[in-house]
Amino acid sequence: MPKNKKPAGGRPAKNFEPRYAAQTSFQDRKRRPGTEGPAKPGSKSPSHRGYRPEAESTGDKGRWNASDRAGRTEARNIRTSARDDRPARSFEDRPARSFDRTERPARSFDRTDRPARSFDRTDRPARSFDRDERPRRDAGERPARSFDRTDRPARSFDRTDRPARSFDRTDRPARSFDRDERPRRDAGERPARSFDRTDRPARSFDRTDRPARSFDERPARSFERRDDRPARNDDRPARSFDRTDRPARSFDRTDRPARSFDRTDRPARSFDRDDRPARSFDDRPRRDDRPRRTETPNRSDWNATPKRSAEHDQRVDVVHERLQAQAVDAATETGAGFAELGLGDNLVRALASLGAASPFPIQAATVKPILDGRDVLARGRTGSGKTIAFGAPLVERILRAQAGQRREFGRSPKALILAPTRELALQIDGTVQVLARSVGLFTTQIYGGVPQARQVGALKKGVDIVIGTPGRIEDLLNQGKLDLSQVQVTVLDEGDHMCELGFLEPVQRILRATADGSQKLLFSATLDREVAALVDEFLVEPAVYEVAGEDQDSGTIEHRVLVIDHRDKAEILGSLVDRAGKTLVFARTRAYAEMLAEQFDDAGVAAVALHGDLNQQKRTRNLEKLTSGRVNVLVATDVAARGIHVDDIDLVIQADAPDEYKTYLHRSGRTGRAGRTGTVVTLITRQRQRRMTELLDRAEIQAPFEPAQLGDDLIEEISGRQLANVTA
DNA sequence: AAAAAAC
Repeated sequence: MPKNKKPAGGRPAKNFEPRYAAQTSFQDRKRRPGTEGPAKPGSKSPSHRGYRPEAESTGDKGRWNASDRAGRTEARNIRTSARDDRPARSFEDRPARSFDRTERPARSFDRTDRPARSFDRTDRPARSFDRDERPRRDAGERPARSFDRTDRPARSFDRTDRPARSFDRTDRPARSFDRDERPRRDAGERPARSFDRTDRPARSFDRTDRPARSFDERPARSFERRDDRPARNDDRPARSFDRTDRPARSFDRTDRPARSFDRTDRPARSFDRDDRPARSFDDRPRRDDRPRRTETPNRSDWNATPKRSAEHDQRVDVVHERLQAQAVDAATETGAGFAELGLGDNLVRALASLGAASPFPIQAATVKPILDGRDVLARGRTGSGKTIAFGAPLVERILRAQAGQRREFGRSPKALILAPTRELALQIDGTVQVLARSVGLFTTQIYGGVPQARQVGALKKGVDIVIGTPGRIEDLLNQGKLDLSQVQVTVLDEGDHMCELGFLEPVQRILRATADGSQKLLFSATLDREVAALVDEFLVEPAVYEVAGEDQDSGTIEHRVLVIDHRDKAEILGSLVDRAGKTLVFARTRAYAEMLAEQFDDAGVAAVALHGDLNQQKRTRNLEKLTSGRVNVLVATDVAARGIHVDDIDLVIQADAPDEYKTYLHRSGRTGRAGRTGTVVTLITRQRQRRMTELLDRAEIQAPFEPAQLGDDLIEEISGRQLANVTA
């Protein structure tokens, strides 16, 4: 039903816009310079069920959709070979065009086809497969699907009924549907997996010989770990070296199992607390023995944020597991300009063109050690300028390393920047590319969701800096199309996130493909001991930085918590987003994000969604809509929680409270960037107050809890609507 | 438990 409404309602306006938004600025910057050439005849609409015209277009669709169907595979092969030919002409033009073709026609069809759009949403979870089946069920089954969304159980029944889907199952290991069906095949594996999570470190060992271990040795593993390691160390020169040098770390390892249990199991922490103080003291004295760290007292080492009581200090250590950091005094460091820090003239000019005339504190802190070739861990609060803090010295360093050398055709990349989401990778490239170009270096983006051809083409021509997400990078690595052996500097942006469950192992494999002993940099607003998994293996004597007095709570963000009745939630949200400024709404699930966007849209507040169920084109486009101000409301999952920078977001609404304090910090950090002000509102029910209090406590955020009901002035005040009305 | 990340 809602779908019927949408087509008639707010949708139209939305759909028209994409035409003009055809390409995103980020993508354009990179490879499209000469290629704006729009659709050619024979365009297709890959992402919309109704239209799947010519055979040509079918090929492209296959690209975007499932690579699983036999027919598709054929088409893809044809297309692939075609692509292989293209590079000879121009890498840039071809892929871009085919991409455009795919997109644009689709849009125009969209408009004609309102229902189509909403179907997309409905179909998303099962995307690739749905498309294949669309012709058949489109007409009849749509409504059913919309119910499915709301009603997951219904879906699972569908699947059971459809033989085709059971094949799908095989194809989509990651699909949410799998869960329903896992019991059958995973019965044996499942329990094992959950153990895996608990014993994360064990996984890395599994890698070497997964099949055997993952099934048999789970419980024992955590104990074996320590026994295993020495053996492994023998295999890895770098590692064993590290360990010998770092007593503190080997202690960490011993502690690790406990740590990972903590994550899974909070209560366990209270037990650890008894241990931890001891640990941290063990660690710190040792670390202080190192030259760099003797300079700073223990306490400020750990945490530059002022913590008064020793008891509080201890708690902070435990809860945050913060890394030992060298506090950088902003006052003393900011005296120097970028040039004084060692960056070349061109680079300094490029920085100025980006609006970075003089270094922010975190930048002042990290440029020198990075230029010196040190491994660096850096924590700077959200919006503090971390991208430039690693981007500028990275470019300078690569430049110096290549001084006097020709840039050969087909050269392998010398630097790698990894990000957890495609949008963030794009954004980082937006900054780093400007810096790189200013000194004649080239960057390329390597991320999923788009055809490989253009990326591979760029690599063939030769690039200096690769920026991307782990999945596609590893993919191209395995295909032999990406050579990381010459990589001298690797950056993990959102480094702590890159150490989490789904990321750690791919990231480790990628890092192992970089040059032995090459420089590694980890940046995040919430860098904690979780990164030990990577630090232990890949970093040598890392310098650890954070900026004194620059903790998250010292920022320019006002935090508020509204305690509401669950039944009022939708309306309160609708009221909050009905405002003048840019608003970012976070939802816990893709489906809810989608639903809220539709709700707002239907209510007359133009809104778009951003989540992993959208194709990359729409993701990029929807984010760009907020950036450009074409819409003021973006409803996103945590895909947008980290790193994404949009100017002027002055209100962040958490429709669902986050589960983790880190998530809270990152989400709220989408506002109040670079010294601007912003408000973060979190909606919770009464039952959630306690959990929320604990979370805010961990985040070290002060936020009043305010009961709110429909129509309260409070809501008007937060949305700023009164002000907006006056202005209007 | 969800989300993200390859095809």
